[in-house]
Amino acid sequence: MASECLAVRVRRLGRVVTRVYDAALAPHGVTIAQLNLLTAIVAADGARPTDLVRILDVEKSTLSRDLQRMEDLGWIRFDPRQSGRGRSISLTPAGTRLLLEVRPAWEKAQEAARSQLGRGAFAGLRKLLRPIGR
Amino acid sequence: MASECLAVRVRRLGRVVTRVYDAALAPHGVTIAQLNLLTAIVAADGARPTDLVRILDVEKSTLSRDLQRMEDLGWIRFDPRQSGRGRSISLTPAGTRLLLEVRPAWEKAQEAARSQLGRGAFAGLRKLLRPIGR
DNA sequence: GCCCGGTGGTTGTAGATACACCTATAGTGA
DNA sequence: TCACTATAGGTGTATCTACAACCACCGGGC
Repeated sequence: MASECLAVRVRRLGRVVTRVYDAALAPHGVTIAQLNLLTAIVAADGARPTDLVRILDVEKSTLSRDLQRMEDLGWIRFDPRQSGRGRSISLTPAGTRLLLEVRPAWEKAQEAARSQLGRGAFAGLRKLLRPIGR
Repeated sequence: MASECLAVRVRRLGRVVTRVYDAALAPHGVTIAQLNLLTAIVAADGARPTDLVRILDVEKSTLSRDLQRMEDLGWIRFDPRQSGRGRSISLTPAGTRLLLEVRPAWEKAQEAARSQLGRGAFAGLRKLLRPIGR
């Protein structure tokens, strides 16, 4: 069972990859999960939490607490919307600064992952995973 | 950044896949992480926690608490070793029973994952991930 | 016999994740 | 206008995960 199970492999890969990125980002006091969230907020300009739930395929309760933490850290801000429900999320100046500042560390992590997994596997994974996730 | 980052894709895939398996296994009161651990214990007969750390690429503190929970649930047991340090882990009768009992649910999850990701991606992932993880 | 270093394992703390359930409210239809 | 519903979001609780720091103890060297 262990050798056939997709979840076993995916989850193990997740642990390994997460460790690589978190280690590289640690000096900046940010995790790869948080960095992911920050970039998603920038990419989906003016998005509400509910939009991020869809985009990132994450549970709303998870997102709620992750955003809470990042607001406490001063990286993001909630803005009321002109029309419609909910609140838009945007980066504070500190959040924007952080994003620029960690870029080299992220590149180092990307390179570390590439060399640890092997270039072929890295490229294959990226290609395979592009359209995945519902 | 978001579109190039391997970690973003791997982690997202992990969330999706974990949800599929956990949903299928939930009626049996077991998670895919626990099932993974149980099968690893069976596969690596007489293994100690420290061996599982290596095999599963998981932090020893994580493993310590996961094993604790499973002992509390009555699925595993710690046995003293004849020689050398540490304790061997083995399944209790209840643990063995559980493993047999959840097999159909696991197969259903495997099939659900296959259909949700697409057959090509599923097979590609399994092949790519076989040797990965150090 | 005794110290001491490495190994096996736990605890403190914290983040990421999810499910079930709850609250508030924007829209909607009568 | 007003009641109702569906949506946005938060809380309670639990698991999985990791890092740092700690404890216990076996073996070796002296």
